[in-house]
Amino acid sequence: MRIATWNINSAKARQARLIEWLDRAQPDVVCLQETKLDDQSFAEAFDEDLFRRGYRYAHHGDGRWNGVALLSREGLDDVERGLAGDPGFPAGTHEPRAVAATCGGIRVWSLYIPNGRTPEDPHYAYKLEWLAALRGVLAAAAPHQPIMACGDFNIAPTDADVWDPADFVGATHVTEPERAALRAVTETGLVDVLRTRWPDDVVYTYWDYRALCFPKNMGMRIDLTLASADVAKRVAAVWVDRAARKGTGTSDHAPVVVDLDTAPDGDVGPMVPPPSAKGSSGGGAQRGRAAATIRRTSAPRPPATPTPKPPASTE
DNA sequence: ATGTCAGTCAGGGACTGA
Repeated sequence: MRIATWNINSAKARQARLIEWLDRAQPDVVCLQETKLDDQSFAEAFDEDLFRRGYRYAHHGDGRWNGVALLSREGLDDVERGLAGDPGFPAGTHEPRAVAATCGGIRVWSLYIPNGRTPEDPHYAYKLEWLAALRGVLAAAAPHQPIMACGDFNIAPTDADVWDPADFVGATHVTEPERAALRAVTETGLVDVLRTRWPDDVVYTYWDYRALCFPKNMGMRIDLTLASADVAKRVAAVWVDRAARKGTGTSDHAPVVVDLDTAPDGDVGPMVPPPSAKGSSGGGAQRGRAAATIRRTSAPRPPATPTPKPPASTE
């Protein structure tokens, strides 16, 4: 199963690109953020294109800002809109920043964490409270089912996730309270599967529109794919689809894509190496391939036939 | 250079948010 997350910065402005991307990338489940549409407008724009491609969807939006969606061709059950315990901004209101559903046996969340604006802004406190509420929701869900919590977290987990840490001193997205709030979320038992898979690679998911940030690769990794341990074990590949950020008329974010092997019947041990890693002792050659994969201009395709078992390692 | 976008309301350009 292929699951992706993408902040598309307006589903309406990105309509043609989104459909083209679905046809190219062939995701089974998609978490979208910043659709900037109400539910009715999303339906009018996307019903036909999505249903024809076999996707069902759940959209949660109220118009001008925010808006999240889940698309799935692997089932879409027990849809839940909004975040329990959402602190509200202002208090008492509820922005559409979360939608969840069960897809292919996994409880999937599409999340758009508040931006925070600046550490002094009331929006920053709202961001931290929102993350605390998210932690509560995921902690309550975690013991019961496989989980993937994906979306635009508006937090770079470490300094390795920003192009120049010095440039971000005093700015939101990198402060210790935000990172601590994110750790509290992952400590419910979730794994940042991209960083686990590529611990030493430079990987970004967002580049500001301004100042040639994308061509210069001045980016941040703020779009995360968090998986419970049982799902993390099934991860066969993870990459950022940088091709979707190229050219004009793009979002300022690129999709993050995760391929999962078929759900195992029992204990599967460590992550399965990619099929072409045979003969490798695991580390160097695989990592070299990995860097190339992340930087390539088109997404790697899934094998047309079921993944062959790699030969038994001699080491 | 806060250097670019997208949405809205407006009314052909301002603002807000990111």
